[in-house]
Amino acid sequence: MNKKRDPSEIFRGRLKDARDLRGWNQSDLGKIAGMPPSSIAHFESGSRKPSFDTLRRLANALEVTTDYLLGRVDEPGLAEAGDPLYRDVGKLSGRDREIARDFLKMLSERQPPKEGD
Amino acid sequence: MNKKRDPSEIFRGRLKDARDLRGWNQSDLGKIAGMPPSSIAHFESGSRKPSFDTLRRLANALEVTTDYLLGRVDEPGLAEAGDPLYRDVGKLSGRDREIARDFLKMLSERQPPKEGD
DNA sequence: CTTGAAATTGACGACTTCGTCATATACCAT
DNA sequence: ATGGTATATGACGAAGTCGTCAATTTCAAG
Repeated sequence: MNKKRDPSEIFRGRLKDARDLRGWNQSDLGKIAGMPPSSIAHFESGSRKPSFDTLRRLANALEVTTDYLLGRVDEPGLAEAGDPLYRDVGKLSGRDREIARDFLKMLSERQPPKEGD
Repeated sequence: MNKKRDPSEIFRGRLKDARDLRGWNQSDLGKIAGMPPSSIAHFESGSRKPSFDTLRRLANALEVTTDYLLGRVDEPGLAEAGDPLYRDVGKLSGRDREIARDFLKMLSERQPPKEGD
């Protein structure tokens, strides 16, 4: 059934998933998170676990919660980052919120665009 | 007013706050989190920062998010994480993110609909 | 002042992560 | 085969955390 029980295993998987989702390679993430690409490789291969500061930088770069990376919650969702995406979500109220929710749901459930697009 | 920008400083403060809020001493928290009380002391005094596993155990014991302990959010609990709106935003890939960004910007800057709708 | 609990601080060896660097593998093009 | 890119892996010293333990300080109660 569900294979990943170990938090370390969860972490490496979710780190790679979040990175792939953004279309970044290990160098891209490394640049944004401020660490060498070899560090990313070590994390995703499971040979290392991030320290206090490194975990924070990874979560910031990927705009996910540390709780998600650590496997404490199953949803990557992050609120109140510097991203205007989250900032604008906070401004919505009432009916616009429903419109936004349906739109985002449609987007997230849609078939991911292929290379050719 | 509130001027703790260093994540290390935020962490030690929030760790102690969360512990005091529950009426626990360092030994109490240590037992529940599975570590010696001296470790708690080192954390709250700022002489050490928790590792990957230790951070998880602290958050579990105190029932707060790691994002709160790390100072990435200001709410101790899982506040906005449950909102499907934020949830779906986290699933978006690079290109869809831009689409969503523009859409939300348009929504938030639009003339707000009247109450009666 | 004295007692005792709570917290701080420092040192020790063991273990881990850190960045840097080199090498190796995998895969997809040409 | 040849190249190019992405990823994996291992070694190195420096730096940090780990649990254990001891010594010290703080502070409220008696």
